[in-house]
Amino acid sequence: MPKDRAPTRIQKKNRAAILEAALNVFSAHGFRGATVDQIAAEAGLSKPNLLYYFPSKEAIHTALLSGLLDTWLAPLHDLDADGDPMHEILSYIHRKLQMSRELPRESRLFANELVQGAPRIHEALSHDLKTLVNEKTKILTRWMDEGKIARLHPHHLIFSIWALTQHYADFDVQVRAILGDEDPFEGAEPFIDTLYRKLLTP
Amino acid sequence: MPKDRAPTRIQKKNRAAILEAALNVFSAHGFRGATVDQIAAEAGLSKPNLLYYFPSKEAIHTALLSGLLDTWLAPLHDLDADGDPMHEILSYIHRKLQMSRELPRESRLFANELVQGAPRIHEALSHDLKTLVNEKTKILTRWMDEGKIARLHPHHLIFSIWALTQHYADFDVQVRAILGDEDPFEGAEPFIDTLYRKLLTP
DNA sequence: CGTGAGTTTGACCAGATGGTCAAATCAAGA
DNA sequence: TCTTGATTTGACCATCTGGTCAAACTCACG
Repeated sequence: MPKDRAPTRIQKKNRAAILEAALNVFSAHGFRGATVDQIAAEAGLSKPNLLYYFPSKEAIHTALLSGLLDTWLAPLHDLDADGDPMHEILSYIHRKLQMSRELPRESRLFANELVQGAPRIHEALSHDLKTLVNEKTKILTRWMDEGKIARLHPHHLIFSIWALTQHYADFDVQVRAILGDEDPFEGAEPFIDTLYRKLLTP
Repeated sequence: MPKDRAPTRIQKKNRAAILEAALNVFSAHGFRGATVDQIAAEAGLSKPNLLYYFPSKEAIHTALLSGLLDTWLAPLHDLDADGDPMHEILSYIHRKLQMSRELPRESRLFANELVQGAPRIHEALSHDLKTLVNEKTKILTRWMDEGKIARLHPHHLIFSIWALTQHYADFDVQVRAILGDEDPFEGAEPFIDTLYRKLLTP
């Protein structure tokens, strides 16, 4: 294991390559389905060399998840209490859908973990995420009280946004099997936009 | 392997026990994450005994998936072209949400498979499912043409229903981590109902 | 009962997999 | 260039896992 001094050029490069490879493999096969050999091969390293940078398969997975959690929650984090309600929510939705399009591996990484009961991130869920969501539902509730948007169950409003946007990344195969050549996001964007405009208009 | 005569009492019991156990294990850990030993233990059989009834782990998985596919698609199948549009769609949604509540393991079984690229059911997706969906989107389109429901992209309308309802089964841990003691379906039912009433009203 | 088909199991195997280690190689600063 | 720490690797190990097999046991039926 490299010492914890300032990381060398090589350390930076290899750690990044490993995490990139791990994202590919874990998101495609889940934690159990991924093998260290596979990740090493994809990172262009031998297995022992990979294990020189991370102590175990689990450590890679953990590093990956915790490193991506911020990115993943950034859009919700940026929901601005002082902005225009409808605009803020539609922007949030837009960014989430954008992320499904541009970062589908990240979405599937979390989906894999969640669908199997989140054995490795239960912590983050019931603390960090819960705190963030509760903070934002307060804002939503205020907007509803002020009559700026329709009154709805704020938690379920957020769940619906997650469900609708991440569906396109997580269940990509199914969506494409049905749509054929048509670009899923081409139709999804206006559909979801229309849906929330209608839903949120008081 | 048992002969293919009429199944004996014991064969019926054990096959059923195996499929039930397999549903538990596969839905909780995915195909790769499940072990034959685990399934056998949960079914109350020894591993060789289990493999006397099914030739391989893969065979159990396949039998399970194909056996459940009909159940899973029944609600959409029952969408009646001659019924009242709004009522038909809301009924479909209601049944899908009910299934998320009552058959979450089945939902997660499919979710596990889909999120990893559906390596074992690509066939069924791009044929059976596609055919069924296209048949039903025709009905939806007709209803839109007749002005009975709002004009929307029919495929994305169906995707949205899948996403919103299955989210509660597939990402159950996350939903519960955030809601705490509150029953997710208590709030989900009226939320989703309201959402589609607003969305579909022309 | 007795018998043959149906059922169950302990012992076993081969390959996969996560991880270790000592030795070899490389890189950068004195 | 020399030295020392960083990096890389081949060989290896223990465990897990899907699957096999012959032998033992059990059940239903004549």
